[in-house]
Order: sequence, then C-alpha cells, then structure tokens
Amino acid sequence: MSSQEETAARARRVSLHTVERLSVYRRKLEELSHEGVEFVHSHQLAAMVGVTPAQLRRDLTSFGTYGNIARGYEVASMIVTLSRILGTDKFQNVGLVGVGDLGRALLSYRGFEERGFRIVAAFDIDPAKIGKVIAGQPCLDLEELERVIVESDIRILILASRPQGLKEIIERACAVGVRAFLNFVPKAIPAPPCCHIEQIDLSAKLEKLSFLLKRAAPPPDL
Amino acid sequence: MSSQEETAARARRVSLHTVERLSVYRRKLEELSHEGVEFVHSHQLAAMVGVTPAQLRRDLTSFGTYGNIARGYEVASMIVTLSRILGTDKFQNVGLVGVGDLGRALLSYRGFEERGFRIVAAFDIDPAKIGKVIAGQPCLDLEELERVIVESDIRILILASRPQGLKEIIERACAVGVRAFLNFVPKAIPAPPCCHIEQIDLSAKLEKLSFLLKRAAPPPDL
DNA sequence: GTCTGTGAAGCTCTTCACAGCG
DNA sequence: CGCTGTGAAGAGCTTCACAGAC
Repeated sequence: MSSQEETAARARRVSLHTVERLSVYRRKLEELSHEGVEFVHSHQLAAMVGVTPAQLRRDLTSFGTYGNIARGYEVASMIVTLSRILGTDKFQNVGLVGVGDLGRALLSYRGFEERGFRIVAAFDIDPAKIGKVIAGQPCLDLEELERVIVESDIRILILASRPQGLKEIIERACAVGVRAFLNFVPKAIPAPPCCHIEQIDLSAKLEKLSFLLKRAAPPPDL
Repeated sequence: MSSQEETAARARRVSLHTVERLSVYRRKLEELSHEGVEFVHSHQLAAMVGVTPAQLRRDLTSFGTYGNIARGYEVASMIVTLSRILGTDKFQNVGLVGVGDLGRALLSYRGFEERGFRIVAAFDIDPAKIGKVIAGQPCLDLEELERVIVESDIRILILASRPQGLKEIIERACAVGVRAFLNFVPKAIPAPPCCHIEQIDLSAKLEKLSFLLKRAAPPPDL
C-alpha cells in the first residue's frame, strides 16, 4: 500500500524526540477514547500532555498528514495510526534477563500487555531460581538464551541483571537476531552496530532532580 | 567561596543533556578510580561512555575549567567536582508513594544508596499494607504524607502508585516543600510551577525500541 | 471566525578546528 | 608532538506566523 511505503520512508527522517512524544499522545488519546471523545483539536490535546500546539501538529505531520478537518483529529483513527507507526499494532515478544527484585517487578507489571508487549521468557544464572516459577514466569537458565530467543521469536530483551557479563549477554542475543535492548543496568555499554540500547538509569534521574533542586535554590553558605 | 558562586552561576545556563551525561561520566570515573586509574584524557573517557571527545570537554568546561594538564583529567578530583555539581555530595532523603511490585523493587534497590539517595519513608493507601514492614521499610499511611515529609526532611518523592489521585499527591507534597518528583506512573501530569517532574515511562521506551526495529527493517508486505 | 499544515525564523545542542600550553 | 578549552560553523529541534480549508 502506497501510504504505508510513504510512512516508512518518512519514518527514517523523523526525530526520536517526536517518537517519544507519540507514545504520550497515544496514551492520552486512549484515555479520551474511553471517555467517549471522538475528536480533539491540536490545542486541546497539546494542553493535556504539556506541549505546544505547533509541536503537536508538527509531530503528527512528520509522518504524513492525518485526516483533520474543522472538527480536529479523529481520536479512534489516530490511535490506530500511531500504533502502526510505533509498531505496536501487533503483539511483540520480549525476554527478560535477571530475575532479581527489579526483574520480578517487571514480570508483574501489567502495563506492558496493555501496550502490546508480552514477556515470554525470563532468564537468570542463579541455580536457586532456575526452574522456579516467579511472578507467573518459569525462570530459565541463561544458558538457554539463544535457543529460547529463536524458538519464542523474541525481538526485544530487557536487561535487569548484574553488570558482570552484560556485554556478553548482549552479544549473544545480538548474534541470534535481537536488535533492541531495554537496559536497567547502570553501566555504559558501547552498543554493537545495528543494535539499539535504551538506557533507564534510575540514579541518573535522581541526580538530575538533585541538580535541578540545587540550581533552583542555591545553597546559602556552601 | 568564589569558585562555588561561579559554579552556581554557570549551572543556571547549562543544558540538561549535559547534566544527564555528567551522571554517566561520574559513574565511569568511579569505575576507573576503583581500578586505580588516576588520570584520563578526554578521548579515552569519551570512548568509554560513547560520546565525542569534544562533547565531553564542552560538558566539563560548561561548569568552569577543571584542572587538566598534559596528563588529562584527574579522576579523583573530578568525581568530587561532579558530585558537588549534581548535589550528591551529601545524602538526600527520598520518599516513595505506592508499595506495589515496583515500589517494593525500588525499596530493595541498593543503587540509590551508592549514589547518595536514601529512601526514608514509604506510603500507601492499602490498609493491608499499612503498618507492615516491606523490604525493610515500614509502610506508612498516605494520610501522614505531609507530616513525615516535614519531619524527615524529604526533598524528592518517587511516585509508583496507581494513576488515581496522583495529581493530588503531587500537590500535597508540593505544598509542604517537595519540588522534585520521579514519576513511574504512565500519565502526563501538568507540573505545578517550580516543581520538577522526571518521567520514567517503561512502555514508552519499549515503543521507541519497537519503532526503531520497524524503521531499521521495513516490513516486506504491510 | 477557527483550525490545520508548513515555510521560515529562532534557538539549542553538537561538532569542527585551531590557538595556546606543556 | 598531543592535549585542553573555545570561537565559529553546522545540525537539529521548536516556535512563529500565515496561507488555505472549512
């Protein structure tokens, strides 16, 4: 379909900032949809999510122009369009490495399912955990990583293990086709070519807040 | 002290991207320090954390010029300097709202302590949890939020509760002086003036990865 | 009139490239 | 020589402001 090709072509030139905002727009649109809202204007939606109307319109049009008349944007069709752009119109299988406290919390997190992601396998190296069912998932031996990735068609791997051996895990997964990683391990990893690593660094976020606090109120004496 | 004033003055004009990278630099510098490394050149450290040498130098100099000679940057003193800039040279008290799976994982996470943050109170509204000790923290009634924030000198609040009532919690905390929030709740909150809200949106990160995968390998037919 | 889509301006962040120093 | 610090150029992102549609 030609509009699909066009979308794919445009996608290559789009800012990742825009992509991140699309997630936010989509979430708000789903809220609106549940409330029975059928159309929104850019200034309304923009105010709800905290961006400027111009930014919102620019973000949406960067993927092509999405039907909008004097009534604004159609909520239902925009949800579909954004889902298609983000690639979440179909379920995607996700793996998890490291079933510690954080891993367990992620396994229990129902927000992923709502967004089209399903954790289908959890791995660890701790013999005390392997074989046990944790938060509904059987904990597998990390040795089986490659086999399970291939068999379960895992495309994204969440990293929540110890820092040791992380690089090796990424390389092994990459070798069998995993190109995307969501990394909670606070360690800078030089990403292999073609791989995307998204870092979630909790301490760094707190440090940023700490900086902002300090900047807003410079200490009286220090 | 004059160099402190100068630092504070410069801090006001610094990009937040820079601040985020400072966290990364500091972490790597601490690793190097443990390995016994005393000096690093910008191109070495830059390669380790995945930025350009020019960027690294620019980031560091945006807070003033930090002793560097033909030997490079002194690891130990740079750790101290960066900690002071980020405001993590002293312990800061953090509160947590919502002791579900994620809240529990955050309570168990030891990475915060290492970076100068201490979770000193956990709140929930669930009567089944209130009064119990969870991951080493007694779970307090959310009703006590204001009192405990003041008594424990809490400056940062981590939000890991249900979306309902989130806005009210932020406003109540803000009213008693909390100006920084780390929000795991996937909901766009219009930040009150003077408040800083850092969003950590797990699903949005997965969606971004999903987009990147799709862009890298455009689907054959769809 | 109000709203979208968009060229153009404005602004911010990054990279280049070189002076100055050791 | 090689390294840092930095002015200047470049690239990218956001906002403005208006044409065109309704």
